[in-house]
Amino acid sequence: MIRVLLVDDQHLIRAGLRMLCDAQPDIEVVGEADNGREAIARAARLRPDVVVMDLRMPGVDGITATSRILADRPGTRVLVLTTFGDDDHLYPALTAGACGFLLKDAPPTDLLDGIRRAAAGDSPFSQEVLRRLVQRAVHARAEAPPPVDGLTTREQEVLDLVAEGLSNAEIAERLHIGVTTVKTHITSLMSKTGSPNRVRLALVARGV
Amino acid sequence: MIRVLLVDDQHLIRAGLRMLCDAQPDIEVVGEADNGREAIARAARLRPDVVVMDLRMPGVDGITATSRILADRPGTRVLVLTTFGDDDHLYPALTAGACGFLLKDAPPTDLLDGIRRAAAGDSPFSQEVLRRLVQRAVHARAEAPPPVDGLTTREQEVLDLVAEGLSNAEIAERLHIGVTTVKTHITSLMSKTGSPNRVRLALVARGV
DNA sequence: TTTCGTCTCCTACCGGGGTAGGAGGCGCCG
DNA sequence: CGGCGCCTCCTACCCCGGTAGGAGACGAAA
Repeated sequence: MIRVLLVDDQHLIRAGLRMLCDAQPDIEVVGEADNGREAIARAARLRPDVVVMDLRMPGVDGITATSRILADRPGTRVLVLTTFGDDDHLYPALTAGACGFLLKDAPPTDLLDGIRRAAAGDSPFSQEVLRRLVQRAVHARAEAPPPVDGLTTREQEVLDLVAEGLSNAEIAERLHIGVTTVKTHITSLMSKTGSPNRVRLALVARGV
Repeated sequence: MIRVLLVDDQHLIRAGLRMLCDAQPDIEVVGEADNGREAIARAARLRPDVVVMDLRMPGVDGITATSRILADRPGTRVLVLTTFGDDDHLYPALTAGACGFLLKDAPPTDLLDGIRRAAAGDSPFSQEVLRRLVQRAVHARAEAPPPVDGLTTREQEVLDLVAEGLSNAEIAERLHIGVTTVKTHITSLMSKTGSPNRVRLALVARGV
């Protein structure tokens, strides 16, 4: 039996959730809370397996409630259920330790499935949210080292150091060549990359 | 009925998968392939709903097979099933367009569930993989815009433009102020941020 | 009111960045 | 062999970037 605590400031939503859960043989709603402070207190007392947590609430919000609950009992599965899936809600919730993130416009079966998966140690996400999450992760990965081809090896070396913010003199010393040589390389780098100045050159080297 | 194409170079694994799927009333294995080239050909001919794709394969690998298949029929759901869940497998697969990523050590029910969710438009991930994905996304978020405090609003504006790679003259024009004023701000910016030159200043503005 | 911080701009100077053009040495390839 | 591309370095020049120091105007706070 999965023991669930429902946290939402709208009692209509709580009622709907409770009805939904009560109809399931394997899910039991052990308590409700309509704000963050109450949620923290009830979670401590009732020790639920899963907390279904709204974010926007009067007083203590869902994010801080989540961190408090997890600080108290780290094993608790906090599943965020909210109307707003934007980044400003999603990432703080995840940083706070929420294991999943569902949107309220999801079908009831998804929610029940989410509770079961959360209880089983999985991380349920709404498709839309998950897509953004993947996108950002891939994007973060993607713009790691974009090597800018068409350059000679020496030019690439100089470019890397420019991207580090080194001066021509520093680059020359680092590569054991003359400052004028560095200038030569940089002039050709700017022409090849179409950069009007050194900062832009550094930026294209970093794939910006 | 979900029509599935199994792609894996080990026929033992294919056999196991086929047996597993054939026991399901809603899943039908319509074909198999033991390398990327075959996978592309069979996907084009059989038009499966879901492709269960291994990555490490002789000849054409799973990544390129995935992009080819999706280039041909974008609606296809490619679900990666592999032993290796490291970043070098995960991110190329996602960039190639895989909708999900499961590890072979997952229980059979997870795989079947994954195929069903993939077919339904969802994105199934193994818990372990998903955890890393979330971590990276959150991390990417965390070090996104570090606004460098202690600066006046005007300085911040100038800094932003420096970070874009603009020259002093361009910045002056953009902010409708004199070039000397821009210089003044930049001198104070360098002193405040401890940057020895303009490029480093741009880099700290970008949180590097 | 005085004081402080910020924004604005100035002059003057200097050094580094960037351009133009040329040149020598090296290794590779036809 | 001759040619080509790359790396190296040079001179000479200009201008932008950056420093130093000062100054006037304004608004908020003491």
